[in-house]
Order: sequence, then structure tokens, then C-alpha cells
Amino acid sequence: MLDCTQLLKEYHLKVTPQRIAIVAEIDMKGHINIDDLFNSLKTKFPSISLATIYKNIHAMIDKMFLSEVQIPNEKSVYELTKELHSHLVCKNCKSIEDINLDTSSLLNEVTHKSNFKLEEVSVVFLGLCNECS
Amino acid sequence: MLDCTQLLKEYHLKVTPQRIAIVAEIDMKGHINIDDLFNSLKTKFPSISLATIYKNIHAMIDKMFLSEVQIPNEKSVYELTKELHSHLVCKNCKSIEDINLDTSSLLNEVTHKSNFKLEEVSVVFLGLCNECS
DNA sequence: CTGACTGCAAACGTTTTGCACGGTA
DNA sequence: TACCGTGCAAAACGTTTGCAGTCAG
Repeated sequence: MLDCTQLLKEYHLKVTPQRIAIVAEIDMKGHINIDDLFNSLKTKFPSISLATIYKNIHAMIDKMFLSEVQIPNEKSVYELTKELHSHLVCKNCKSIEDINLDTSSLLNEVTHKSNFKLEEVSVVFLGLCNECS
Repeated sequence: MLDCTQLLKEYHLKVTPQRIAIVAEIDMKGHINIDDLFNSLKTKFPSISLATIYKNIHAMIDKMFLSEVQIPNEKSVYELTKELHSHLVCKNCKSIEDINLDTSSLLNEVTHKSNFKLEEVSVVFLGLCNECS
């Protein structure tokens, strides 16, 4: 299990119960949006504020240990920063799976076809997950 | 040059001066966000309302002849619907280029590695355009 | 002539901000 | 103790809605 306290310290963020809970929840769920995070944390911290969630999510993104994942037509979800990967999104249940892909041929193709100096590529697949299909 | 009136008729939307201007502007710019569209149209229609822009953009998306392009960390832009393609986005000047890619090997890879039934894939490249690099 | 479109203003949902209080280091 | 984080309330922001007047078909 992830040592949230340790992680926060590594990134020079003060360790508070709310922050520990935020990191623990994201780690457990893998991907979660602001509202679901807020609702989950309310059971543990009945008076927690959405402002606190927003402030902390942004602080963690600034420190680069959280990443925002933008999903077409859905609210963004957040995940602990891992090595580069792509996402599979279920159109039905909205669940999200990570997948590691070899994008080298794609990058190669773009490098030859365009004048862009590429830095990142975001690949999102939409479809139906195993359970929904 | 695109016959905007004709296009609107084909998709069974009433032809109004505002709609012609919206389609013409999107066709001219290729990709444009709501604010830029609003500001461009204000020179021609000083009293045009943002509500009109929003309503029309959505009407055209519903008729499938406009498409929304979601750009990480930026406002969505809109384009006339063309055959499936990917986008190159300049991190500096925010310009957008279309590119046609062969995504078959990518789809193949995902089909083998996951249990998802794929329907769509969105690929966005971020980097620097020719002028900015 | 009728229904659809426009522009305005108000409503709405989400995110951000300012501030007083409390907790971490 | 000094500063940072929290929670509340208000503000800001982008988008949507309702409505009265106008226009396209």
C-alpha cells in the first residue's frame, strides 16, 4: 500500500489528514473526478470543503505527482503520475483503464508528415469495457 | 469558397445571416473557439449574443456538420466535420493543424491487449509548430 | 402566417478567491 | 511561533435557459 505521508513529504507538501485522504483515495480508485472525490471524503471529513479539494489537487498537479486526465464529454479525472500511458474509457459505465502502448510508429509518421516538433501525444480510446459489452 | 447557405439548407437549418457568418468564419479559420468566434462576429453583428453562438454551435453539432475538438488545457475549438483525422496543437501559439494518420496498428495493439470493444480513438499531439520552433 | 431564431437577462453549475481560524513543522 | 492549510462564503467564470420581439420559409 502506498505511503501517502511519505509521498507528500517527498514533494514538499505539508502533511495534513485531508491530503493523506485525497492521495489515498486517488491511489485506491486509480482515476477519480472531483465530485466523487468530494463525496468519498465527506464520510471521513464531514465538513471538508470543495475549495480544499480544488486547492490540493492543483497543488499536487503543480508538484507533478498528480495528473489530470481529460475525457471527451466527461469531467476530468485525476491519477497519480505514472509513466506515460494511454487510456481506455467505457462509454457506458465511464470506467477507465490504463494501457501502455507503443506509439513510436505513430510519432514517426507524424514527424515525417508535419513540421511540428513533437513533445507529447495524448491517446484516448472510447468504447465498451468487458462488462458492458 | 464554401457555400454556407447551401450547407445550412442541406442540414435542414434555417438560413440566417448569423448562421452564415458562423459557418463562414469556421471555414475560414479552420478551427476556432467560442470566444474568438464571438469577437470576430461582433464586427459584423455588433449586437450578436453569446447565447446565439452557443445555440447555433450546438444545433450544428447535433446535425453533425460541426465537430468539437477538445484540446488539453485549452478551450474547445470547432471545425467543419471532415473525415476522421488527428490534431497537432502548438503549445506556444495554440495553432492547430489537421493530420491524417494510419491508426490501424494502434487499434490492433489495443484490441489484443485489452478486453475493450473499441469505437473511437482520439489522438492529439502537442508540440511546437514550424514557426514557433 | 407560423414556427424558428435572436438578443437580453437571469439562472445555473463549476471553479476560484479572500478571509478568519486552526494545525503543521 | 510562523506559516501554511482548512472551511466558509462570496465572487468569478463559462454555459444554458426563458422570454418577448423579429424573421425565414
